[in-house]
Amino acid sequence: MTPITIKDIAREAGVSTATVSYVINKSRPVMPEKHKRVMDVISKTNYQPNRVAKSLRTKKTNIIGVLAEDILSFPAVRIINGISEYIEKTDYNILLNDLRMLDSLYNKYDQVIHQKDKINKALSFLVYGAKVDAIIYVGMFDRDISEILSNINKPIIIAYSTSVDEHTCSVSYENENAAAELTKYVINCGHKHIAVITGIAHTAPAQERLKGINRSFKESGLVLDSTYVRNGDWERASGYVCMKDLLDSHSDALPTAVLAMNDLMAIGAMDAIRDNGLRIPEDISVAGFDNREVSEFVYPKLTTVEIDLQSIGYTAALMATQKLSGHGEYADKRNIIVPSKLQIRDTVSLISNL
Amino acid sequence: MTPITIKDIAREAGVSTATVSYVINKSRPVMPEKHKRVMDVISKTNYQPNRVAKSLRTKKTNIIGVLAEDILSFPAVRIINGISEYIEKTDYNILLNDLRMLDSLYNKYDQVIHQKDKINKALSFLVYGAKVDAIIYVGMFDRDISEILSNINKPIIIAYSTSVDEHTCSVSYENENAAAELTKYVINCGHKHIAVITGIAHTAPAQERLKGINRSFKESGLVLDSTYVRNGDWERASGYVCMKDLLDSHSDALPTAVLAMNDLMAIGAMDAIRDNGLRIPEDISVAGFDNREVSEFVYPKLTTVEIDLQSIGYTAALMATQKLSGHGEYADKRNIIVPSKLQIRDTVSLISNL
DNA sequence: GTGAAAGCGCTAACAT
DNA sequence: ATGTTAGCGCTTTCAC
Repeated sequence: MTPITIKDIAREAGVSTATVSYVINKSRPVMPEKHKRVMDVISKTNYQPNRVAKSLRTKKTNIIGVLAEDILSFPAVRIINGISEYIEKTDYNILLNDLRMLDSLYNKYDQVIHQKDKINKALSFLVYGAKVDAIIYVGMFDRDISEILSNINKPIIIAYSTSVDEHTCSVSYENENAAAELTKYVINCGHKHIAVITGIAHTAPAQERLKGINRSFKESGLVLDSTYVRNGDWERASGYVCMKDLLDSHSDALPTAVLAMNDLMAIGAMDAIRDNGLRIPEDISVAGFDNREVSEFVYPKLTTVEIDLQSIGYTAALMATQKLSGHGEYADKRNIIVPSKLQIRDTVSLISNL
Repeated sequence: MTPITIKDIAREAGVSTATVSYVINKSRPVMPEKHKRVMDVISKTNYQPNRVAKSLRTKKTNIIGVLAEDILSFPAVRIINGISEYIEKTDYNILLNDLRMLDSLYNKYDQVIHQKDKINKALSFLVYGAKVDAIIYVGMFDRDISEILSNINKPIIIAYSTSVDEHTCSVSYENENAAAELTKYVINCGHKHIAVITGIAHTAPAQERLKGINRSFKESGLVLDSTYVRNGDWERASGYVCMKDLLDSHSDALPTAVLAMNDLMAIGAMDAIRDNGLRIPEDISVAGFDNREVSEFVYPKLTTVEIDLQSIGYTAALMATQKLSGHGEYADKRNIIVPSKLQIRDTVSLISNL
């Protein structure tokens, strides 16, 4: 009943505990014969070394702390799944701390200070109490959180958010190029009168996506008419309101396509278009960004940009372990950008260029 | 730089390490004056006791192992969020092991044996290697997994799945009553010709939901006409196929409503109805089960049954800690059923009873 | 009420 | 190549 320890193995195999440790960790050569005896006893008894004791001794827990702003936020699960995908190949484990800040952080960029204490308390516990070897911080917005995380002397990788701070690293995704590619696709489908529904204008992803859109407009010799731009707030309802306003104010010259800066607003826009008796994509085409799960369930299926969340998680975990071991391609890197890619579905129509 | 330990606190406060331990754990009375000195030093230094050392000594890690079949499966995140909701009020932590079996287990109830090794290896590591105090197993299907989990001497709570095995407990949700309630609602809306698209017929949730449907039919003096029943496989595509077949074979006497046993099949059915030029809910009403996130994004919004996943997780965590401490209302319980509830939206029409 | 010290299971320095 | 043993940071018995 009482768990079997290294002493039991040593006794059974007729060697010292040191030798057992050497064979388990391959930390020193051991005579083949003794090696076999030890291995036999281990497999016969299903012995599992006590990680707690090992950690205390080595000052290394082999645990990666995953600190998520909210596991329910759209990027979190797939990022964590990506982390797992890499971690399961290693000897590491994941200690999950879900801050559950979805409600309190909901579009409230200004109240971060209030959350700062909670975040750092969790961070501090993970590092100094639970003694995790490294931290992966999973953000729910694509934003800079330099001033939120206090300095610690262990690798900390920020996934989905970014930081200009020297002591943290980040794995983020591509905004500008992806937005440019999507825009180019819509233009290549023959659209010339394109409206844009932005996210909260001062946020980084809104600005970068806008840059991408502008770039493709320019490259195609088009100009983005500001009367066709509306500022949303990333939520579905704002997509509806913006689209409705666009429809009302341009009833004489409707855009043939609308670029929403995320899927939620795109879906809100689709609701508004449908409520106005117009068809998607025959009358108005729509495109989104994020490739949320729902984008495949709306009708018609939404053309959008896929953010490779799985890969963000995988890379963050890889980076964490490489920083721990000191070698590997990411061991000295600071900020990684994972490419996003176009996801073409049914909401953008091909129109003839006359 | 080197972490501060209990010895440092003892020295600074001019007491023994034992005394420091007594005040931290309130395990023995300590003179107010010494108590204060110790507390002052602790807060001044931000001392965090080393959990690893504590665990080694007490043989209790204060870690709950969460073993998820796949974190990407529909119930998992919200269950884990529920676990977190309770755990954050306690002194416990979550060690997350994502088995990532979505692909390999995808509708393959027969291949569980193949997964059994993988599952038990993870289980064994968590218990004997990582020394977690208890396990919460998060299933991706509502099914009995008695023969999968090997016996261990620590509390193991199965969330979303069930087990008849003596040494495990489970927290599951209500199928039959919820299906009955939904059916009653549809009948009360005036529907008499109701079709049913079932899940895989031999699975427990399909059978229980069918029982509930039958019960409400009976109570309303209706009979479920077997020519209006089609067997799906829980997936969206099968909902489409079943609905199409229903439409084709009953073009003379279309049902006015269709009960799909989950949201995915309901959405597939909606696709088929729309493709047939019929309107939802004016021509045919549709209802689902699960209240997946997408059910609010399809058009019209889907009327369905909400499974309280958050509560399943919360209860599982509560149960785990109570079994550990030995008291509380769940300490001796074995199988908990969390109530499900009707989520009325826009896909079921009210029709006049003439 | 408090302290000295043993010991949890492991690793690694040191000795041989 | 292998064994002896100190010690990681904590709790807890035992003694006072």
